[in-house]
Amino acid sequence: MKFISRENPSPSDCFRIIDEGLRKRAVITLFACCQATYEGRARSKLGLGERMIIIKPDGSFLIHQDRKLDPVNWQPPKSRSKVRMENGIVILESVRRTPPEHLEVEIKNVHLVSYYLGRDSQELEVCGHEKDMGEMIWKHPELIEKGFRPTDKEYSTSKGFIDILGKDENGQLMILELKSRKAGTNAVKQLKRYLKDFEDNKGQVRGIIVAPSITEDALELLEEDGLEFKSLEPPKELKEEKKVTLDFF
Amino acid sequence: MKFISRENPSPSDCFRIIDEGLRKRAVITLFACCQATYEGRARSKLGLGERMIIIKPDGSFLIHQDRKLDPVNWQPPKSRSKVRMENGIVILESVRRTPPEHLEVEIKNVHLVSYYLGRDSQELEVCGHEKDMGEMIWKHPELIEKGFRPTDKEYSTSKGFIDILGKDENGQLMILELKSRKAGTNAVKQLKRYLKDFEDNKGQVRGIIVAPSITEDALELLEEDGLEFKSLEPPKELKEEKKVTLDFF
DNA sequence: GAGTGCATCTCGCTC
DNA sequence: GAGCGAGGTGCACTC
Repeated sequence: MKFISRENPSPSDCFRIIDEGLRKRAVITLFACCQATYEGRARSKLGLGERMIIIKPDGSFLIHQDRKLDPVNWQPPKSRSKVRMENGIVILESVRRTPPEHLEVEIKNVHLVSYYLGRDSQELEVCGHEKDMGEMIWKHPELIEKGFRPTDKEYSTSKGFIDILGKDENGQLMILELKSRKAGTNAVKQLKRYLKDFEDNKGQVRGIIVAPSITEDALELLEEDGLEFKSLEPPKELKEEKKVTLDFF
Repeated sequence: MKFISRENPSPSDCFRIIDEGLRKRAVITLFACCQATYEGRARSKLGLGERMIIIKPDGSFLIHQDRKLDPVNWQPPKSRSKVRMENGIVILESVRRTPPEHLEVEIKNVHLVSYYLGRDSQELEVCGHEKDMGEMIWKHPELIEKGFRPTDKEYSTSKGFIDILGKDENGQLMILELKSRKAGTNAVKQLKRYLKDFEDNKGQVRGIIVAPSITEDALELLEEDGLEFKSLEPPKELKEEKKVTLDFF
């Protein structure tokens, strides 16, 4: 049996199913009217409302409202979930040790309780990160400009790590700050801080923001100091082009 | 009827229920074996596996695996969700306009499909943020030190906003950088940047990190420049102490 | 276990 | 709608 579901269960049935789901390390979900209190890194209270509760076998605990991507309350993986009955009411509890965090959910009414034993070993294959950009530039320096020769990745300075360090065709030092999406003023400020570390070579170092685009404010800030912007999209090619077609079925 | 659920539905039943749920603006959930492709800000592929799919009435779309807090694939609120049948297979699609993003989910097998019409108007009450800290210090400046008088909140400089500006009992300028949790080197770097704007008063300005704690690295960086750290917990008192007790039921 | 930095960050706010 | 910064950020990675 891959899953169990029960409509409008009694509190004791609900308790039993959740308890069973926890023991079997299933993904448990409830549609329920509930309220929640959280205490830990912050403190919060959530009044009564209709929500969806999810408990995963890794200890993740999520309460989702009917809007937003983020759960309204949650506990991270490795939290310990418990269920108990108190005065005929089902209470869910999730505890984390470090940092100490505690979430308690009182369930007024359950519409649907279910658990699901589906396991999923697949990992997401994703591309288009800053890291992918760095690798692409390292392999194809000419994407920055003809004659560019990168010398260091993650070059350490007192102000942090420079994404890519290199030299142009005239041997002039180049500092590249990569962003996988539109660069803002922060990226420029970061670049300027790195340049501070090379002040002795004043005027001899080129600072370049490499990103798909840049905000107007950031461009202004950049040109103020004679720095440069190079438009470059992060690579969006998955390493293994897994066939995802209808043939599969 | 607050919800519908169907175990092991046929593809066409599944399609019908999802379609109905979308029209009724319900929260739709599926336990299903599926695969997904995403393209937009990045690109990703997720092979076949057992997962939980959630579509909210605000357009949020989530695919959850049996682990982690974050969905493995998702679309943000205001995305447009569609369902269709193709060669007897149910396909879910979610599209966002700006930025252009597209998520497509092919559903191989559905164990449970359901939708839920529960509405939830409750907002989360939460405290313990940096903002709460700022308000607390503004009201009780003596928490920083005897004689401290704050003069500005969110004071604008060329490097950003200073959380709190004020003077000590000797009339010396004080720049406070607040963090609601352990301060790291970034907080110190930020503080140092603000201080740059006051360099003409060199030695006459005190820079202080205010946080519950600080990393060792950050403390070192701080003391290097004769700056200070003040340990202060963010306030954790909810504005209205809403009664959340079992009496409610 | 703590510290650091990226993210399809999300989300709320301001302009 | 774009830009900016905080977050119970989460998460992977390093040390």
